[in-house]
Parts: sequence; C-alpha cells; structure tokens
Amino acid sequence: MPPTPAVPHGKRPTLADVAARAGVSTALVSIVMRDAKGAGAATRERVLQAAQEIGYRPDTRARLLRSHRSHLLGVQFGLQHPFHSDLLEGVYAVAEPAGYQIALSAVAAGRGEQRATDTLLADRCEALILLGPQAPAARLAELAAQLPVVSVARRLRGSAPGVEVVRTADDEGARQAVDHLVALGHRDIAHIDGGRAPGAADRRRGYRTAMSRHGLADRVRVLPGGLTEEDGAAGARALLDAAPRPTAVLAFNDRSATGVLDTLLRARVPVPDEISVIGFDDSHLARLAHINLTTVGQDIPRLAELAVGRAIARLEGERIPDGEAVVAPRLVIRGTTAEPA
Amino acid sequence: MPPTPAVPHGKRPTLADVAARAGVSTALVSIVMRDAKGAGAATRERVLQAAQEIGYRPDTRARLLRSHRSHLLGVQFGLQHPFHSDLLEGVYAVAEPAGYQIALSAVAAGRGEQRATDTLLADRCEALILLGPQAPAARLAELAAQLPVVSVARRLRGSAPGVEVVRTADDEGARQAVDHLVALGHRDIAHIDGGRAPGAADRRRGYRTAMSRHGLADRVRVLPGGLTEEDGAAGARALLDAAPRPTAVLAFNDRSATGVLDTLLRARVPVPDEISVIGFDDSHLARLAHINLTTVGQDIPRLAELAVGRAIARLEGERIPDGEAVVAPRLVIRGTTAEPA
DNA sequence: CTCGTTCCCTAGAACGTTCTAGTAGCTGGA
DNA sequence: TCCAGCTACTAGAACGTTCTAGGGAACGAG
Repeated sequence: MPPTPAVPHGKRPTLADVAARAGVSTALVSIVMRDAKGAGAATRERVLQAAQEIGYRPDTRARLLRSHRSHLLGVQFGLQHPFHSDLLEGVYAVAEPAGYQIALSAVAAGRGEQRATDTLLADRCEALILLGPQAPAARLAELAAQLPVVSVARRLRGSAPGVEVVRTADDEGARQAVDHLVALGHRDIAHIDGGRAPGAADRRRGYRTAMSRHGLADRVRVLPGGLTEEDGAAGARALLDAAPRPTAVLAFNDRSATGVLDTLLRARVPVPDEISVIGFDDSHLARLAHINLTTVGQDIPRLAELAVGRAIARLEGERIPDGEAVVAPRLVIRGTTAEPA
Repeated sequence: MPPTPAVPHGKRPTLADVAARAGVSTALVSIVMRDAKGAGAATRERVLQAAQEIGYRPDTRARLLRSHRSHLLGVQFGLQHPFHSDLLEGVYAVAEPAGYQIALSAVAAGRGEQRATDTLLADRCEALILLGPQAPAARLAELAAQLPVVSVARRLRGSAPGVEVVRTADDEGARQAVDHLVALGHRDIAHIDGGRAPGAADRRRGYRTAMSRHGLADRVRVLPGGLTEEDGAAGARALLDAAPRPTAVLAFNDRSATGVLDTLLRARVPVPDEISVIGFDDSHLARLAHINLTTVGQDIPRLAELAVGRAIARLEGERIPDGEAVVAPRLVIRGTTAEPA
C-alpha cells in the first residue's frame, strides 16, 4: 500500500515540510535522512515516520550543490555497442556499493562525444569514465586537466597525459588465438581487422607477431574490416575469393565474427570443418548456443572494476600504480575451431 | 588550442569568478550565459570573453535547484535491449532541440526498475519515460500520481490510471505479416511468440485473428518463445520436427528471427526456398545485408517523438488526446520471404 | 525643463540541502 | 558545588544559480 503523497504534483515535499510535521529543525531531519549520528532514537523514529507520510525524497541536486563532494561518476558510452552495455553493467555493480552514483551520457547519431562529456561536466561529475572514446587525444588531455579521466579500451601512448587507461592486452589475445589455431594444425590464418577502432592496431600487431613467431610470416593476410557484422561479412566474402583460401580466420570482434559465420554458412562452407573462425570479446553473442563461437574473452567485470577503482582512487588521493591497467584476455574454446580438413 | 583553466582541480569557476573578472554583477553574467535579453552588446562580449578565459561552465544542478522547472526528462531503459538503444537515440533527437535534457537510468542485473526510477526521482526529473517497463501496474500508478509517466511498448489496459501509453499496433503488425505470407501462397504459417514480453500478447492475438480471417484457423501453431536469439533458435528446432512442417514462420522479434535463420541454415533448410521467415522491429540487425530479413517495422523515431511529446505536453499543460498513442507498423519486405516451394 | 520610457545593470532573496558553530540539558567525577 | 564531557538538538550561513525589484542614465515628447 503506497503512501499517498500529500502534494500531488509540482511541489515536492522538502526537508522543511518534514521538519514542520515532526516538530524539529531541518538540520535534524537532514541528519536522520543521511543516517548520520546526532539524533535520538525516538526523534529519529518520529522524523522517519513524518517523511514516510508525506512521501519525502531527498533532492540529490540540492544535496550535491551543498556538499563539496558529489560522489558522482560520469560515464560516456556508445548506444550501439553491446560491449559497452556489458561494461556498464559492471560499472554499476562496482560503483554503487562503493558509494558513488553513476551519471550516464550516451554517444549517438547527432550527439557526439563533445556533447556527451559537456553534459557530464555540467552535472558536476567528479570523474569521467569514457568507454572506447574516439575523441582526439588533445580533447582527452583537456578534460584530464580538469578532473580524473579514465579511458577504457582506448590506448593512449602518452599523447594524453593524466588520462588513466584500462584495457585488455589485445596483442596477447590475438597471439592466443593464433597459437590455438597453429596448435590445431592451421597455417593459412587470415585476420579481418577492426580498422581504426580502439584496440584494432594492437590486435593486428599481435596477429602479425604471432604468425612470424610460428614461421608463418609469408602467410600473413590482413583484410580490412571494422566492428560491425557487415564488416565481417565483407571480409569473409573477400576471403572466399582468395587463393589459397585460408583455413582459419581471426575476426576483430564477435559482431564481425558473426558476419563471417553467416557468410560462410550461406556459401555452404562448413565451419569449422573447412574454415575455423575466432571472435574477440566473449560477448553475449558468442555464448549463444547456436553461434557457439570460439573467441578471445575480455574480462569485462575486471575492466569495469579497474576503471571505477582508478577513478575513485584518483578522487580519494590514493596512490595509483603508474601506467596502464592491462587485463589479460583468455581464449574461450567453443565450436567454431577445429583441425583443418 | 584549448584555453588553460585557471583553476586546475576541485574548484571549478563560478558565476562570481566570471563576474569579478569582467567587472560586472553575477546576475548579469547569468543573463549573458542564458542568452537572455537585458545586456548590452559590448558587455555581453566582455563577459563571454572572461568566461572563456577561465573555462567557466554553468552548473546545471545549481541552475535546476533555483528555477522551479528542471526541464529534465528521466528515461529508464534496459541495458541489454538493442531496441531500447534505438529508441534512446530518437529520444535524444527530439528532447534536446525541444529544450529538455535527458537523465538516463539503466535497468541491469542487480539493478531493478525500482532502483532505476528512484534515482530518476531523486534527480528531480519532471517526467518519466519508461521503455518496456515490467514493473507491476500498481507501481506505475504510484509513480503516475507523482509526475507524468509515459510507458513505451507496454500496454496497460486501465490498470495504471494516469500513465500515458505509446506503442506500436502489434496485432496489426502480425496481421500484415500473415497477409503477406498468405498472398505469397503460404498456408502453414507458424508463430514463435514472445512469452510474457511487452507486446507479445497482442502479436499472438493478431496472428490468430489474421489466420482465422483467411480460413486457416486449423493451421494455427503458436510455439513458445521469448525475446532472445536463443528463444528463436529453440522455436525453430521445434518447428523442424513438426509434421506437417510449416512453410513460413513469424518470429516475435528480429533477435528471435535471427536465431531461427541460424538454426535453419545449420539444418540446411534453405530460406526462403523451403521456409519463409519474418521478424518484428526492423532493428539494425534486420537491415544487415547478410541477414536481409523481411520484418514488421516499428516506427522507432515516431515512437520516440510521441513519447517525448506526450511527456512535454503533460508538463506544459497542453490538452492531450485521450487514450493510447498507437503507431502503425509497416511491413518491410526483404529477402527471407518468397512463394512456398 | 520635466516627465515618462526604455535600456542596462545591480542588490539581495530564494531554491533545498549540508555544514559550522553553537546551546541546553544531563551525567559524573573531584 | 563546580566543571568537564557528553548527547540531542538548533540557528544560520553556505553552495551556485535564477528571479524579483528596482536604480540610474539617456532620450524623446510635451
């Protein structure tokens, strides 16, 4: 049975209303609402009762205005990236128990990163967590001059001083994928890359290095790609026309790998019998029974935990280990890889 | 060349700082920042200059605290629903030009709808837009007693008075799909439904009615499903075992349809040659060249526009047409439907 | 020259909260 | 008896903005 609010619309109850009803000062109500010490048990009860009755809810904006700390972390994310959704889930899970609120700002068509970060700053966030930011390093540096900034998944080689970086060891992930394929007996292993997407350069490099280390430098084949299903599908079509046709392919991410799988199925090329396919991320997609994709898993909860942790550490003046926080990837072997025919 | 902020951290510049630097009152700076009338051209210029120099940004929280209107719309969405992402994009596109800001609150594992709406209320949103809310009608009614609430995609047959509903005509969409298949010559048309998801009941009903109207009541076959790829895949497996095997299937949504397609491809059942498949939503997924799914399109920009429009209309005291806002679906014919073999 | 208007600008209150500095009343020890 | 040290409470300032009221100067009309 929800308590009927005393005031229907527009005027929401304030501390003063509660105070008047309970016959105490607003300061005391504030104390009770914050569960701070300095109020007697009986009065506390009476105040809570009064608050309940008139449906009082604290106004966070006024609260933040007054207290110099806002305990608010701004998170910028891309609306169309499932990977970001997964990260966000982790961010919430870590931040809220630590006593920090999350303010979200989406990057979408017609709403660029500048706009997204501007609103976060205007909301008085204490720190910024940027998921896969694409903004120029200079812009990130500018932000970092104002408040702690954490870049997740985007590497910044000293070009934006002050920005914390949390990322997966992308090159290592690509290496694990290649090692796995080589161990199965593959030699013609192609890579459909991620173009200019965050992490793409490292995965490309990891692939190249691993191939060389196995003496397969001359088999290296990098096909231009991107981070969508379509990019993967296009890459796969190019792959089918190649001679000799590779027996395995490492896609930039799971979305791209899905595109590859689909194209191969359509072309009646059995996976993994004729071609093995590996994705990257271990997103929900890869785990679906009917996709069952072998993939390089990113430790998403760990990435989220590190990102939030670094932001909070910077805010609370703790000492932070120098340099990037790099999380190890882990190959997840499922059904799309096997020995070559 | 970004201007170097005068104050590095913590203390961000305020109106007073700008005022001091420009040699005017804070009230005047406020006027200039809001682009309100009441300031001379020369002074205006000088103030803007000063603001620029010290990197001033208005503090929205303080701003909202003072002005009785907050011009803030709270939007609750599900992190794992691409359809919600698309809607959000539309919401931003409509709200910001209309002078309203958006506060996002995600529903995720471990963060339920109650939590999501609570934070929105604490942030002083003026109205709530809930994307596919699953909360009990009583809770929605409780919210609606406090402020304007719009439910998108979830139908509420009078069980939550005061809640505005904006949705697609799901039954009509299902009808269009069936009509299209019947026109192609199909008679054995199955439906993999959405279980208890918002809209599922209407689509199920629309399918049944349309089948009856074509004299195919005895061919009706509804398979239990859901809103994920896995649900679709499971439905498709059941479908393949059926005798007689249907020649066409209407999935609950595009995600489900993707699962169906994948299962059929794997089973070497050619689409659309042996089985036609229709999805629902016309999400990004369906438009991908390699999926190329015939689907019932929801008019996402229109849904977003109506949702925001109703919220704003309620806030500004405009007269709103009674009843739900129902948007017409439109069948998008692509490559997964054809005449039966 | 005076009066009203208009334009530019300012002082100070207000928004709903938290914080600082205190007051009043009690308990207990010397 | 006195005071130190608690606990329970309050008044009032402060946060950064916008709003209300108004002040002074310039100008045109009478």
